[in-house]
Amino acid sequence: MTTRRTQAERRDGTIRALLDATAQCLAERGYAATTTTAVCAAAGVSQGALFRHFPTRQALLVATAGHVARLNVDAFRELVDEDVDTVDGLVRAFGHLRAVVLSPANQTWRELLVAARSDAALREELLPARLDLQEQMYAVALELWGERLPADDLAAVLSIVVNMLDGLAFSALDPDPAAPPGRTVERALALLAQMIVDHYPQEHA
Amino acid sequence: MTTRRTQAERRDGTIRALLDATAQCLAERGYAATTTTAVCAAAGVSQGALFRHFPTRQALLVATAGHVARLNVDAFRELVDEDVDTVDGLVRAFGHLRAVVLSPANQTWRELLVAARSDAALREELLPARLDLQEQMYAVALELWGERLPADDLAAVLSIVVNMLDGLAFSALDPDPAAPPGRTVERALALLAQMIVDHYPQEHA
DNA sequence: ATAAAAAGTGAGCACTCGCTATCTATGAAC
DNA sequence: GTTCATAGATAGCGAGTGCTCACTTTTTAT
Repeated sequence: MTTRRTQAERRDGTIRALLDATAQCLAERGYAATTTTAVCAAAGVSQGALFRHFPTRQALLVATAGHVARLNVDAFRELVDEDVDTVDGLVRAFGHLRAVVLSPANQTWRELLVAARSDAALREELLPARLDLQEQMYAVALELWGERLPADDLAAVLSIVVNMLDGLAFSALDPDPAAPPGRTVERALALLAQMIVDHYPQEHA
Repeated sequence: MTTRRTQAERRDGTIRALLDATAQCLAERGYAATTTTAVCAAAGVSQGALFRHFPTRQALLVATAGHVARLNVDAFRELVDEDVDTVDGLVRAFGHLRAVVLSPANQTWRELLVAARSDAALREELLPARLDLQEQMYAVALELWGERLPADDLAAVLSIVVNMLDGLAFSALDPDPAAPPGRTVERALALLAQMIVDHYPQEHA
């Protein structure tokens, strides 16, 4: 059968299984339908096991938030090596960014943010992870555009692009995250790229 | 006491009270906490009264969606008479737009959209209202920018601005909708206005 | 080998939800 | 005024929730 595992390994294994299952449930079924029963079923674990490691459902959700936030930061890092001097390069970068924003991990993250909007306790416990994520994303943006835009404009551009993609994720008519961009969205991203490149400060060598 | 009312008036009165109460509950407490009990309490009406007019909770929510969609369109219409030729005018227009997007009615609308993401039945019933709203917003945008931008760019700009503001509404750290914009957001909107005006096709008289 | 500790199980509790069945109040028709 | 259909109020049901607890299984220490 299965190999013999140390207690710590067993423990970490089920915890990870629970976190992954929670993230999956959040992305697929939404916050309200992410019941402890559903999570345990998805993780292949009993209810008792869940409540041994997480004192409450909310604790499980907060831990999951930290988990997926880390995944999201990692995904963002992969974007850095894209050429952003040309319009085409910027459009490609936006495409990747869009894929990241629509990924299941980010979908999970958004579900938690929405839930936090009407749950003060959850909101408070989620705050550190949110600030952390924001900071890390700015760092990535600095690597991407740092030499092209003044620091002030950098934060502004980041805000525009990320918030727009987030907004799209919410209001997309098609619930499938892997759906193609759609004509209007494609045009919007292209236009944004064009305008940003046009706005680059002129460098006279 | 209250004046004597006809049956139809009584009926319409409680229906309107229920719709308003539902919208308020959605905006303040979120989708899951918008229970029939809570709605009835807020409307000052009994459960029996609710289920006389709406066969199911979902029917009540769908009806509320139509209700607030109408309110939102009306709010958007008020924007039209703003000067969008100058950067300052555009920034003011964005400010108004932001106020509309963060209004309780729009918050209600967003809450329903999010819920629809993980509820196929609700999603389907909400679709007509969504398409309607989208269409009406494009019409308003046509009045605002119709003479300034080609039709293709118009839809793109609309998508950028609205989706960005929607994204902001979700990810704002402060749950208070009436909170001031915040430094980065203000810069982002200003930058966007600047870039759009720069992008206007040159008119040589 | 055996005792102790840690991890995992699943039936069950207290509670809330959407919804229904039953009853009362009220305006309309005559 | 009496009758009757409709609007609204009250009480309750069954399903499903987060969480607990007495218990079994697996790992570690002696």
